[in-house]
Amino acid sequence: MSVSAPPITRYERLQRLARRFPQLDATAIESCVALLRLSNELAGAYEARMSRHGLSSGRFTVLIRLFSSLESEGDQGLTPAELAENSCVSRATMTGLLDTLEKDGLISRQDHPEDRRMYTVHLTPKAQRLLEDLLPEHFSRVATLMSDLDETERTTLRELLTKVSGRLPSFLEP
Amino acid sequence: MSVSAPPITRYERLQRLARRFPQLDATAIESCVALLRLSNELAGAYEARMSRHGLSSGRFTVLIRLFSSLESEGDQGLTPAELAENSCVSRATMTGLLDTLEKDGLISRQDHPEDRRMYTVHLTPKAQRLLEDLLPEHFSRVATLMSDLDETERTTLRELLTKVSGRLPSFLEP
DNA sequence: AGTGAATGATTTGGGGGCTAACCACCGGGC
DNA sequence: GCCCGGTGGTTAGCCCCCAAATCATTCACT
Repeated sequence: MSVSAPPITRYERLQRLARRFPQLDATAIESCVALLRLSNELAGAYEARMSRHGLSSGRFTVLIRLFSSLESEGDQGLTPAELAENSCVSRATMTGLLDTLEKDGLISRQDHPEDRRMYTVHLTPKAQRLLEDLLPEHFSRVATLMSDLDETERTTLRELLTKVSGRLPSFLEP
Repeated sequence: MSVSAPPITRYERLQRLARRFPQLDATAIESCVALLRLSNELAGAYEARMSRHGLSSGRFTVLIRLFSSLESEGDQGLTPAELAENSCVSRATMTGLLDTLEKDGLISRQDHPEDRRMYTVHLTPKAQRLLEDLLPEHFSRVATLMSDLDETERTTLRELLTKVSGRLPSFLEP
């Protein structure tokens, strides 16, 4: 009478694949998968938190960039292109983010004084109040998220991520 | 005559924000941002590579999971729920992925022998040929991506990611 | 058996992101 | 002065993903 086979772990499957594909580097794949998984979850968590305040991760990124610029450099505003660059999204996406932020009364667009192709983006008082409410708890949560890593480990993490990042171009090569 | 002010770095803006928000943990935020950035870029790079073969990152994940299962465990197939779990997407999303994979002739759906609510998903010969073509180069690329990290560093990276992952629930708490 | 809770897949509706194509404007070279 | 490549923002169309609601089936309990 047959007994059900023991379950095979992900790593065992990888090992078997490696026999057929000599290019397969098991620890490289494991690390890459771990990275993609965590970031997927982390991005989802951000999205979930922000949705409680009527924001999305992308919209929040824009607001906080404007807020920190306002605090440090005064109300000069930023251009959509600068915001897109800073938020790691395309300019087209930034247009959409700014549209909904403006519709919600959180930012305003003002003519750029020197270049009529552009405009500058500014936080409204409503957005400033929202952020003052939001940020203390948000900063606490991020601090908690990283609280199991001491300063050395945080530095190590950033260094390792930078090393991977440096190889991205070759990953994308023709 | 006024001279343009020197540009302020991201880290300087963070430091100034920290004065107003004592909860702000600058190195925690820096590490979190680094993680989100790299993963965003990495996910985009995956998507870009896969699109050259008419796949997306999500569809590829499904195919390779089926492929490694086929190699290790024979052609038993997997259920949509198993695939969703394994690919870290919702079951609704999996339905859509499988629809397009089936339309492209890469997978087939077969009645589940024991439970008529489910079915099993199987790779077609066409998909197997595609993967045999694709995987050597793909595995090489992933190996290159991680080639600046030695084995110790890879282990460290996974450990650090695991630590962060363990704190995700508290990040999401009410 | 019979009923209700649980499980699995799908449909629907919506948001976010991207690329490619577009128009408006700037600025340098002739 | 005028043209023309470069730059900035927007639009249109597409894909991916999700949550919530829906439908079918199974399972446990009486």
